[in-house]
Amino acid sequence: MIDSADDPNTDNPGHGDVLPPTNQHVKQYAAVRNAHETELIEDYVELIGDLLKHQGEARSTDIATRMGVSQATVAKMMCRLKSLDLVASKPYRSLFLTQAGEAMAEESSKRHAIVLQFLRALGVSDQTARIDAEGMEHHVSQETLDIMQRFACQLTPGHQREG
Amino acid sequence: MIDSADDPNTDNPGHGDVLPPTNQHVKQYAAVRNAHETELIEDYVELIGDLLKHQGEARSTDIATRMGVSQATVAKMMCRLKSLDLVASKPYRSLFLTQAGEAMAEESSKRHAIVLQFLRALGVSDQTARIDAEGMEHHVSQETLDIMQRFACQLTPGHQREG
DNA sequence: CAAACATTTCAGCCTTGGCTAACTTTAAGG
DNA sequence: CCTTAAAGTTAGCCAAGGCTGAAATGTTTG
Ligand SMILES: [Mn+2]
Ligand SMILES: [Mn+2]
Ligand SMILES: [Mn+2]
Ligand SMILES: [Mn+2]
Repeated sequence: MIDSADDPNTDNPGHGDVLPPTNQHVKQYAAVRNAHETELIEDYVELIGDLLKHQGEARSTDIATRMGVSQATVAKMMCRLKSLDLVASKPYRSLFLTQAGEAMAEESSKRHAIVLQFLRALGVSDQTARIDAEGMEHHVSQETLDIMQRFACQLTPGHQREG
Repeated sequence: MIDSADDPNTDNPGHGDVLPPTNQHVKQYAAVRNAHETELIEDYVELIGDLLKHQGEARSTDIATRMGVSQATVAKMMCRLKSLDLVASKPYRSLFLTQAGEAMAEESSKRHAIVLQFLRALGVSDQTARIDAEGMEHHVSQETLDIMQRFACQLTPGHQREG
């Protein structure tokens, strides 16, 4: 155990300089693993919400097409989402969100929009911003999200709509 | 198939408004899946690099401790990293990076540092910035990274001035 | 030097999230 | 209606990334 025990937190630039204290480091990785557990679920639920909203219906074919995965993969995931009480459906019929599912869709969608708008406000191209936002959204804390929102609002004289 | 047909790319805010065109949407999810394939590898390799740099040695115990994961998990991952020719070691001895591993560690570390500095420059607290950066780093394109770096450079020298 | 302790490895086990292939059900067209 | 195409389901495969528990190896110390 050559493990520091000093407190390298006071003024250093952080990453290229010294290792963060072990317990902090552990928290970082744990947070990422944690996010990984929910992010696919959020993406599926968000997509179902979007399909319902914009096409009136969420069929698993459309989900498979948009996600770029097989229908079997979607079916399995829907099974999981049902068991989590986020999605409901009758066999061979289209999909609906439960109350909890709708709440998750709403929240995910808002967060996604903020991250996307932030990136665009930063000057990132639309195409890239969309790709980056799809991944980043799941790793942005509330604190950071608030800052992003303020930032995007300032630099975007366009529209805004948050509840 | 009520799909596509329209081209919602011209001026709309994007997410809360209409669905992105299918092929764009597919690309987003594909990019995320892609990132997921490499991100754990990058984190392990980066950590090994950091341990080598700051403690002279990378033992799998230390990796397990810092990652917050069992030694068996580390062992399996090291096996994989060896098969990818990123890590080398003799049985029961400590770990080293191959040339390719070092390159990956270097690059990952740089990118991680930029994202972290960017978040701090935005005004995110150190603790939160570290956590968010650990996840975000893997979903930041080169284009976005460049912008982040410029942004952080501009705002960093003066430290933060919050209101 | 041998015992005790720490570290590494190995052999299972589990869940997630992909896939294909075969089957069933539904929806559409003639 | 009946046929057929599309959509949904199911079974079984795989790799990744966690875990435990036990065996093997290194290291320290009495
Ligand atoms: Mn999303
Ligand atoms: Mn996403
Ligand atoms: Mn990193
Ligand atoms: Mn990371």
